[in-house]
Amino acid sequence: MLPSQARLLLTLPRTPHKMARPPGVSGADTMRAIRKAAIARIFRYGFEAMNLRDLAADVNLKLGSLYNYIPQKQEFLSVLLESTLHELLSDLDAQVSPIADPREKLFAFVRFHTEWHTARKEEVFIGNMELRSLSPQQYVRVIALRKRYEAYLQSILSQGAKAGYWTIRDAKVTSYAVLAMLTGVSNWYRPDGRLSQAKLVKLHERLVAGAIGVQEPMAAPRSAIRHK
Amino acid sequence: MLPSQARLLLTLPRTPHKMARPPGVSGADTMRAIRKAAIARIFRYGFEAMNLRDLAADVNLKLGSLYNYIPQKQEFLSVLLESTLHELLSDLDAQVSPIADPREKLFAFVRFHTEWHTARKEEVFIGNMELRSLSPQQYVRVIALRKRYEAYLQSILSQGAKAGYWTIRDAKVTSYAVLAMLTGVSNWYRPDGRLSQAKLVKLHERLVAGAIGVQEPMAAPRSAIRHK
Amino acid sequence: MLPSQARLLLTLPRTPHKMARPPGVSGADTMRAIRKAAIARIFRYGFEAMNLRDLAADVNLKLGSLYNYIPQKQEFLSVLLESTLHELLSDLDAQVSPIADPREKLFAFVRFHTEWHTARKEEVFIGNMELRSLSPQQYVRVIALRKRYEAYLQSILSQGAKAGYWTIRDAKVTSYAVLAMLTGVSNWYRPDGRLSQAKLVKLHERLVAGAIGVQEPMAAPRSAIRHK
Amino acid sequence: MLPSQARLLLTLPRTPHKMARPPGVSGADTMRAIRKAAIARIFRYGFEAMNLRDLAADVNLKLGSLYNYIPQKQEFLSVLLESTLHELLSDLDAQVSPIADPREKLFAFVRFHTEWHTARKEEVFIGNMELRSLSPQQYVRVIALRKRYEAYLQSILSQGAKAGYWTIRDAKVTSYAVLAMLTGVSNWYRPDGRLSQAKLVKLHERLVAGAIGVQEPMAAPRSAIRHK
DNA sequence: GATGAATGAGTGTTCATTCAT
DNA sequence: CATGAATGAACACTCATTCAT
Repeated sequence: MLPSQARLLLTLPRTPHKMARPPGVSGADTMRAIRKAAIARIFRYGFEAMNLRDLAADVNLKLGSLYNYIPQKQEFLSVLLESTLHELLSDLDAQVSPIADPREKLFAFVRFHTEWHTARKEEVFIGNMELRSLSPQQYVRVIALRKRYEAYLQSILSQGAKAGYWTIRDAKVTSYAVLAMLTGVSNWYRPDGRLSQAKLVKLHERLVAGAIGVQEPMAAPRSAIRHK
Repeated sequence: MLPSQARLLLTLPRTPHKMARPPGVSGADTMRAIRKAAIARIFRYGFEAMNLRDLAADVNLKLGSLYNYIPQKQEFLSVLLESTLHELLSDLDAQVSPIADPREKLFAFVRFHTEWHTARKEEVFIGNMELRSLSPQQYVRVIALRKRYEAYLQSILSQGAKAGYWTIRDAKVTSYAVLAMLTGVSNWYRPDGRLSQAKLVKLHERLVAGAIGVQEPMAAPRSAIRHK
Repeated sequence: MLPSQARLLLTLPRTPHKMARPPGVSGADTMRAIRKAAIARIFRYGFEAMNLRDLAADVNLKLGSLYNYIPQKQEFLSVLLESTLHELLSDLDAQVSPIADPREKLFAFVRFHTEWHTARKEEVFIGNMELRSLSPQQYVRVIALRKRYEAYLQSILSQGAKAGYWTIRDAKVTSYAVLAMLTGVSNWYRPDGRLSQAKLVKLHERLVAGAIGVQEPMAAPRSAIRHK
Repeated sequence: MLPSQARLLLTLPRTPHKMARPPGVSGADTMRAIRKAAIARIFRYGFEAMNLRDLAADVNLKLGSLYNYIPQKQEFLSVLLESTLHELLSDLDAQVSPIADPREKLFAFVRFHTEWHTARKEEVFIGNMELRSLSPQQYVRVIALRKRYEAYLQSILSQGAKAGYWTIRDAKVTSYAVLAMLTGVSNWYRPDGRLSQAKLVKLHERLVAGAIGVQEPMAAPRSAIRHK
């Protein structure tokens, strides 16, 4: 790649540099823009391949100015992943926890997961891919959050099994399999694709139900949720 | 000729350096070692984070010597992925194609995939993670090979559906879901873990069978295959 | 999200390093210094032999800082040559174009060329030597500029011939011969040498006049010009 | 540039390497081929840009084998230049020395120089360009030879001047100018070009004669010589 | 002689990070 | 807050050279 900043001033502009402040944007807006741009870049090229000069350019800043918003590239990634996970967990809690019936709860989980993983496709993709770019301490923090999420499904599965709604040979393997299956949609889902979110949810409910042998189908009208 | 130029040459001739020579090694062995070391490194740190000096050190070479085996880091990745996929496809053909019965074939595929993705865990993991490190041309080549693999499963699924062994709502989504589920094992499988390959295969056969609603179970004695 | 991966991150986050900051310098000054240092180095050692680390040191920079001024070593050369040629052409236009009489014009050209090629000896030397270090596209751009310069002399020669001031057998060969002869001085001229610029000009005027057989000598008071 | 040796043996050929000796070529032939190929490469890309792997490939050798013929790249250049200059000087001696009359001698020199510099265009071009790639010791050796050649012309010029055939203001400058003019043809001459060697010689005789004001023309039938 | 394999020393280029202005 | 200018550390890649086979 060519150096993105490449300037050649053999003809020497002698501009005295007074700096401009943004016209009507607040710092918080800029921060949001940076976050968004970063997610897009990391999603497409990976964290290591995202260089800060380009990221700054995305939000009409020069490289140096980025550091008014982020402390370290490395730390920035961690914050990104952790905040995403916190949001995921709190959304999960809000939408699935109220439900008591194991079968209802399982399907609510499927719906929730599928919707989140299509609506926030880029962030979850990053969350899966960029773990190895974390420092050891960051890694353990992030993994802990992920475990909480996985544990949530595992608890649903065990409760339903205990209640006799389905049978499970191996809770761990089953939960991993279900999660892998559901998460897979973020690899190929396109918002403008052939299938609606609702359709996707339906299809995956059926697949999950089949996989673990849910006793009888249930129908409950649920509205697709737009996340963010 | 032109009049001689009086200015004196300030550049000294490069001092020749001491060189070493190969004791008694074969290039092919070294190549194999490089490949193996590269897979391990890419698996652990990612392709971008694998630096060639370390890779060379892994096989007791100095950096420059690597280039007797690798044309470009970038090209090396592509060759790695493509050769893995070619091997995967030819193994698939050898082991699954002979089987005619759709149900048998489906289960053979599950077994094949699971075994390959545990035995060659690192390579398949790389194959899924490092797509974005490919150049556009390399990407299309690799994706084409992957599609052939996916198409194989899709064809099994449709044939079985046509033959009435199971029902499928959406062939594409179903195949993706099944592949994602099965591929997921490469994310957490440990050779020294709690579960044997055979056990894993059994569990996933059941999950897949359930997911697509295979009419009746079948039992066929199959031996787990050690790949490479 | 996918099940968490147990493997531990071995990559440590890059330790941030101590950095320095500019005291009170202007970028334009630095650019000029780089240009000057580069010309000196290329003149003495050749473009390929000029390494950027040393160039940076010449202007009290570290290697990386050079890239705030130069996009690519290769591109830098091209810009250097082209800007020199543009300057040459515009100076030529300013100093020779106003003159109408072919003989006067020819001598003005000789004077101009000789003075420029002694005053800017290094740059023109580079301009002749480093053509082969240019990329094909750069090469055609530079050659086009050189052709304009050559064409200028050719037009003087033909006009004078048409007006009967001298006779020319072959316009192309004659112009090349004259240019080669005049340009030759940049190969051996030393500012502190035995001969003054003025003397040199006189000598070459006579040689050129003789070579093409100018009908009668002319005397016009001309002041030697210091270029840059 | 891509590494020219780039091999990728992921599929591992296990060829035991018996080496081939050339079918019917002698070592001397190979040496000549190397010299020729080197001249062509240096002429086109410059000495520094000529890499030995490519040079070896030009003569169907592998890199290592080159060292059976050349001791050092650096030394090779020096030998190339010196042997060319020795040949030039001995040819000069053979063809021009026998002539006594200053005017005849001058024209013989012009003819000789022009023919040599068109027939051996590449070598003389290299001889002018690559001086700076020589080590200091090599440089002084080569310059000494060049000086002998320059001195030869200077002596012709002074003798003719003393004998009253022409007048010279400054022997040094005049000789440089004449040499530069004549040598210039090697910059643009193409063997398949518009002008024959003979025509070129004629044109340059006239230019030189004019430049130094030779009293009267002379005509002597001379055959163009094919060098090498 | 020819070849394969290895090496040391560059060499251009990228990039996160810092800080005076 | 924004910018320009600087830096250190790394990194992929090249190349002349050596030497056992």
